[in-house]
Amino acid sequence: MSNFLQSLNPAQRRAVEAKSGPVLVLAGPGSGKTRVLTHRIAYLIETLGVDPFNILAVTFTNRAARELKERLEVLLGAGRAHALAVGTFHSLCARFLRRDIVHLGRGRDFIIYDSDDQLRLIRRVLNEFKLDEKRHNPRTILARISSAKNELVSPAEFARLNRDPLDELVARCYLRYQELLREANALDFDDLLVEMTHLFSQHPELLERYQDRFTHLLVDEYQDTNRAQYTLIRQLSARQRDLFVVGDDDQSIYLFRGADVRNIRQFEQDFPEAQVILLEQNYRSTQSILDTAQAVINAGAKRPHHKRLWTENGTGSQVSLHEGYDQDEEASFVADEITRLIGTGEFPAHECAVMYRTNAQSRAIEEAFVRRGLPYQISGGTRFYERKEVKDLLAYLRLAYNPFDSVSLLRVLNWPARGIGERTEQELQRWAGELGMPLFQALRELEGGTPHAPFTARTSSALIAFTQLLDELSKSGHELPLTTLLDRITDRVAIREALKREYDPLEAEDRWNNLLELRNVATNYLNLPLEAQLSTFLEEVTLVADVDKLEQNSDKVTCITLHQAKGLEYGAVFLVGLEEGLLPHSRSSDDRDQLEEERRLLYVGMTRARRRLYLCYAFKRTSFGRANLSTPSRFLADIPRGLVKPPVRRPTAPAQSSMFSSRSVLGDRRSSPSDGLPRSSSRPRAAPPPEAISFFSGQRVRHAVFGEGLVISSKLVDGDEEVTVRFADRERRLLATFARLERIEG
DNA sequence: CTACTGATTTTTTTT
DNA sequence: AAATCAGTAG
Repeated sequence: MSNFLQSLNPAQRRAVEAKSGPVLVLAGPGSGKTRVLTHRIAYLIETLGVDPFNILAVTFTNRAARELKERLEVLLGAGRAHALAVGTFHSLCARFLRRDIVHLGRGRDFIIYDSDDQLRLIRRVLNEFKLDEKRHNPRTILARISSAKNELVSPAEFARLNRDPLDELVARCYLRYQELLREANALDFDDLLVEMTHLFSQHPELLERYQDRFTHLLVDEYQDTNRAQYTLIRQLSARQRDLFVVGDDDQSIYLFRGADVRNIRQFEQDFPEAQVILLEQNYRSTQSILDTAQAVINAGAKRPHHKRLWTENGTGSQVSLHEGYDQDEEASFVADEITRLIGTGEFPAHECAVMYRTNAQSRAIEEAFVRRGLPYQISGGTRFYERKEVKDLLAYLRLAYNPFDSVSLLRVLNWPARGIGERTEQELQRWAGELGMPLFQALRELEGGTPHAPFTARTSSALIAFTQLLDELSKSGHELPLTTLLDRITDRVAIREALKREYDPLEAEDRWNNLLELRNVATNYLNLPLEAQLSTFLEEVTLVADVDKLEQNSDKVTCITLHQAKGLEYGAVFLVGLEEGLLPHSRSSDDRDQLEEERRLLYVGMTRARRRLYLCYAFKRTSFGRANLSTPSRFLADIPRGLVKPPVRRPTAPAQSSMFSSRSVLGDRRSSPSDGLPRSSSRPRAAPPPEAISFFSGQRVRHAVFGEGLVISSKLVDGDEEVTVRFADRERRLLATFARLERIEG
């Protein structure tokens, strides 16, 4: 038996050496799940003699894929696992489709649309249908379409299943949206999965080929798979059934993206012969951290697989709770404390992380770090590849690859300005729609001198010049090295000059530097064969996530959203903004399942910490330029008193002494069940000061005219309380003194 | 067609 | 507080 198994504990070892067949590893946080996964692969190769070429491993991020490969190299020796297929569902599907999508009657040179492209396309659809964006939020429609796709519901099925007026509209948009995607030879994120399942179901012989090749299938973060991914797993493992999945239903935090916890909870029903292995020993955190995290997760809804985590790491320091006066003071505390931790040598900067619910929260943190000269790295926010100038240049690049990409075409039709205004743009779209042609093809008609084009001579010549530019680019697209192509575009389109024209010198320089950075990234692709450079570059640019780019040992503090933090670990973790409305987020507080997910999100955050955990909230928070008083997160109330070091009272914050009086760390403020919605009666803010809010998110209220509604948020505006309430039709903002809202109990 | 200005809106979370 | 939008003047 190979010696690399020596280091595993019995449960891990049982998982790694499990006999071929469906295996479900339920792994608590820090239980060595990644280790089990890598060792399992190593075991397959080394001990069972499986050819790496026959193994498919699906990870949740590209970063995890990279790390998996690196660990395998360490275990097996460099190059041994080279033929292994590792990646996210999306990148693997992109790779497979690049080769086999022709079986679906589509070209290999498809473009992948990101969320920004998707939004532009759906706007075009709404525009085509003469629908007002104000009345029909494009994002909402897109979200409906996306979840339909994640459940593998086609436009036709969607129309059949959903008959109410709103859904009828969505159905129409969905159908047209798909038509336009196809016309542009583009796939959106969801399509990568959907088309792959189509490929398999429509071409059994092809599926067989994949089944023959991938005799061993491993899936990480199984709790976050959606219907489409589940279907792919079922399809691929249908014959061999050597399926090895690893996950933790307590860490399921991607419901909003279509993740379906049932996939993990029903694994044993799906595969009756499945072996289930629980990993409950935690190697990451101290007992204090583990107890605190478990107090939060166990206060939630019952789960079928209840794990009891334990550790031999010792008690460690108590978890700290900190109340800041506002977000700036909260950030200052974090920055000071991290400075102290680095100063005492307890942790280097890269062992410290700040985690928050929304990207917007990073700003205050960032400012505090900048003021102190603390080095940091932020993942998320405005991403590099989403910056306007970067996307503009990428649009040209995409057009060089595939000129039918209409979203990119419209994006640069008049950038830099070339005298093609909005009017012309509309007319071009209308005309192309009438001809039933992609925009580029319509432009070619025009270039060819069709007599029926609806443009004046002047507009025509501007359009024809643009068409010639595209022709030129798409010709060079397939025959030039990537950087040469980029330079050619930049010169030909005079991008630098355009930037100088549009922005003041400093900003123009900034944006130009971003483009140089993009060119710099492109140089990494020059060693690929010429025909693969452009496609690989475009694909990776769209599929690479921010979290993939975090540096590991950079000696910088990491600032990251709770979602992205999944799978990572740090010596010291600061969770900030643990307040009602933020965690749980106000958009999640009216739905039981979503509320549970918020709880798990906190659990995920807490269990990232190895030795020190800080839970922070602010007394007052400014959002949208307005200050509101905040309430500590209801989840904090689930932590028994004694587990956590109570906050040091801040002189600036008004006394709320009643809050820390009994069983929970926040005192016994609530009588409602811990996983239920807070009830108005259970929030005795004993003697509300004249300036205090009396409505809280989650409350049900009645209004004389609008009827029943749900409080989304409440804040003080010029001494009056402004309550945002979601009524049956829409959200409304009401002034409490004026609207006379009536609270409804239960 | 572009460029300016005041008004309005924006924040979940992500491959 | 910042970004985007709508309307208008040039």
